[in-house]
Amino acid sequence: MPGGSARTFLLVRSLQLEIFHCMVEALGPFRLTPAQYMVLSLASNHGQLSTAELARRFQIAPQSMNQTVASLLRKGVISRRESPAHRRILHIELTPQGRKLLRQCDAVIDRVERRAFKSLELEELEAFRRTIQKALPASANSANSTPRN
Amino acid sequence: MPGGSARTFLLVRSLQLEIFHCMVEALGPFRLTPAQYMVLSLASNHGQLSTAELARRFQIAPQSMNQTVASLLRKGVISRRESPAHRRILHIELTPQGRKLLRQCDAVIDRVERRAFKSLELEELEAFRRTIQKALPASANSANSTPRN
DNA sequence: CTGATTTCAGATAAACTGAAATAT
DNA sequence: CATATTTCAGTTAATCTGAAATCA
Repeated sequence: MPGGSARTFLLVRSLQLEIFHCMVEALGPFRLTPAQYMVLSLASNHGQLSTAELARRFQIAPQSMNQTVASLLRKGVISRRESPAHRRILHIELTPQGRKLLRQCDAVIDRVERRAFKSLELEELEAFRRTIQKALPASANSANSTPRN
Repeated sequence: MPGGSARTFLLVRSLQLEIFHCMVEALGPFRLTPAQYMVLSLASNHGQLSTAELARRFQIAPQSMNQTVASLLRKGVISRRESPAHRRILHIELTPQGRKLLRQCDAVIDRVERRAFKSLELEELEAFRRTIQKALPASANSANSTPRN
């Protein structure tokens, strides 16, 4: 097997692992894991999301997402309020403290991303992003789409 | 924020998660996890690898790799022999049973990979692979390189 | 009754750290 | 002594499943 023959899934995994290592390091001072940061970020971009809705967008079980949400509640960076439509649904919103934390984390994650892709031309990065979006089934794309309600 | 603005690390993570879900499903009947399959595959492609060497290639702690290796030993798909050069180093090799299992798993993983990237043109897939290899630092690439000894 | 949301409890795989024994 | 490999023990974050309570 010559040089460029590594399986594509191994390449994708290596890249994702590399980025996550950098995220862990960058988020460490803020006591956030990458998963917690991603949930905080999504909850900030779309108001009115419940734990169950977040779980669907990240394609994990609602019980799994519940743990991440619970950790963010314990940190005091999010709060929940009953939906006016259904008392059983608890909408998540960032506390002022959460918004401040997210602003700081966004800044360090911006740097991580720029560093991870610094060897790519702008057009090459855009093509890379288009390719992934083309390969992803619609369901796996939902963390990026607009809310339904 | 318009449509195509999802952060790149989120796209990479979604794709990797999607592929891993498919791998878990495809490998389930063989009682292998994706991590176990990847180690088995690398150990097969390069003879004479130790646990510590595998850990370096996958960029994880030797203790972590030790757990995966132990699980493969328990399954009877790999065996270890003292290095002639150093009694402390245990080289890993596949048992006949391990080689048979790997052949079957390679076949199903081939199908997973083809399905995951079926929406891409051949040239687009090649460009995608080149881009990742360009973005990866040399250290994160080692699971794919040739052995040093 | 059904279905969706949340919660509680327990299990697992995969990573980590720290510490120790072994070998060169 | 220093370094590398392996091993043991404990921990953590992140997933899972199963079961139960709540509500429209």
